[in-house]
Amino acid sequence: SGPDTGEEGRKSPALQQWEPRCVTPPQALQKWVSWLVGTAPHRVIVHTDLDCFYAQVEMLHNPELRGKPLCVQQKYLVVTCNYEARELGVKKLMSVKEANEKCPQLVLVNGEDLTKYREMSYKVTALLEEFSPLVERLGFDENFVDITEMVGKRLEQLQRDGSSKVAVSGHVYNNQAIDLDDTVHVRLVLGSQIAAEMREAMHSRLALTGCAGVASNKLLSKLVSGTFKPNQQTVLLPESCQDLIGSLDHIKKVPGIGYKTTKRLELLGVRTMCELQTFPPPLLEKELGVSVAQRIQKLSYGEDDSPVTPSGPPQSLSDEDSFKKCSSEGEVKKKIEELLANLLDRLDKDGRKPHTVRLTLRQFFPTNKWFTRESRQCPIPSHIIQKLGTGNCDVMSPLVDILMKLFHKMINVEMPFHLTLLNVCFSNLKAPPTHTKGSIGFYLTRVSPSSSSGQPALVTHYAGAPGWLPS
DNA sequence: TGGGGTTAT
DNA sequence: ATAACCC
Repeated sequence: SGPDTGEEGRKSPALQQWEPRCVTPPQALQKWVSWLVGTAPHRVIVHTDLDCFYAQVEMLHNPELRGKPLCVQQKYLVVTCNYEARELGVKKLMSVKEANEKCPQLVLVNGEDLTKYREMSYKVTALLEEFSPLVERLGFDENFVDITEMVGKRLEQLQRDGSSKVAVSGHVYNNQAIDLDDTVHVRLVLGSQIAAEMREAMHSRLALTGCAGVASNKLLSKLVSGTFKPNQQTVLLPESCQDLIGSLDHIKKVPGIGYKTTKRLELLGVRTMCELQTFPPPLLEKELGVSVAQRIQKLSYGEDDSPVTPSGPPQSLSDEDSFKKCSSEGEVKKKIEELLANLLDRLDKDGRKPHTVRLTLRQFFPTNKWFTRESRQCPIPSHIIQKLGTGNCDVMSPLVDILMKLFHKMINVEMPFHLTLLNVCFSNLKAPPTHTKGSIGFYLTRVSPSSSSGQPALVTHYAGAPGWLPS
């Protein structure tokens, strides 16, 4: 930790010996030493998490709902509810039946169509991308932002101003005292200010509230963001890392340790963080494989060197529906047509072209309590790809034909079958060609927007058009 | 238990 | 193509 602190007297004796003769300015020296020692520069990561996201979007859409206990429902499940509903005992992923028994005055809205949530979700990500391009989405309501660079700039400015006054924004985990002589502390405090600016921007520009966590890696930032809810933020200083990790009462609470791994670890007698930390690595590797074993054991110490990977536009677009029963080819075709129509609409708005289609289904087996899915996929013929998005030609029926072929690869319709879910997914999305000779795009090339007029020439901006299309 | 997503094998 | 993970 020597190079990060910028303090003298904490480096190895070997470094101290040649250091006095070194004429390199301190700033560059720090970087050099940090490179020599092989330590990565201290990262500052923000995790943001919107408060009961679907419920918030619904209340925005219909302000009458504000102040009332509200649940967002998908099929027979409450997938999200606002805090008014939670006070009445409603929990996430509770059955609608149970929720209604708890409080009959509950307002239910159907949230099976994700369009509104998806659109708002990308607005949030886009807003965060204004702070740093390094934004990674996690689901529709969470983002990681690597603000190391921004913090670095503010730190330099702080040092130029000679100002030693910095105030933390929001909570400090464990109420730990801040040491402003410790540059790691100062970086995280600056991170807390940026996190507050992010939340303020979300509130003023999108009318959304949420939590944020600031720490030195993704795992820690995510764990700490939930300590004060709703609509609050928390920063974790390194000295409290073990307390945060120790506060988890079960390994399943660690993001990255899922259902399967938890079950296998339980069979090994591992349930707590401490047990995972001290479990013999060779045995862990034998049970879970080297990759998973090493990763989760590092996680148990709060170590996570995974980068914030910019999500960019989605890798796939899918639409699905679940139901009690679907048992005839005719029904299947009907469902597929519905899913496809929605997807083609989304594809048009996206602007990119999929080169792969996939059909996924779930079969009902009385024995099969564990819902397993099967899928078949295939390339989309290029003549169909070209017709996509032009709007005029009928692209539905050839795609339905393809999907029905995929269906027949999984289901023998001569035999009885019982489906409970269908999913259609477009993937392998590629930007449409813009520079093919003979196309309008070849002649309508955007002029570089660098002219001092600030007026980009020939930019056609469609309202709602995504930013990931080439011009 | 929904309706989405991602990456690794 | 599936299995694991995330929300």
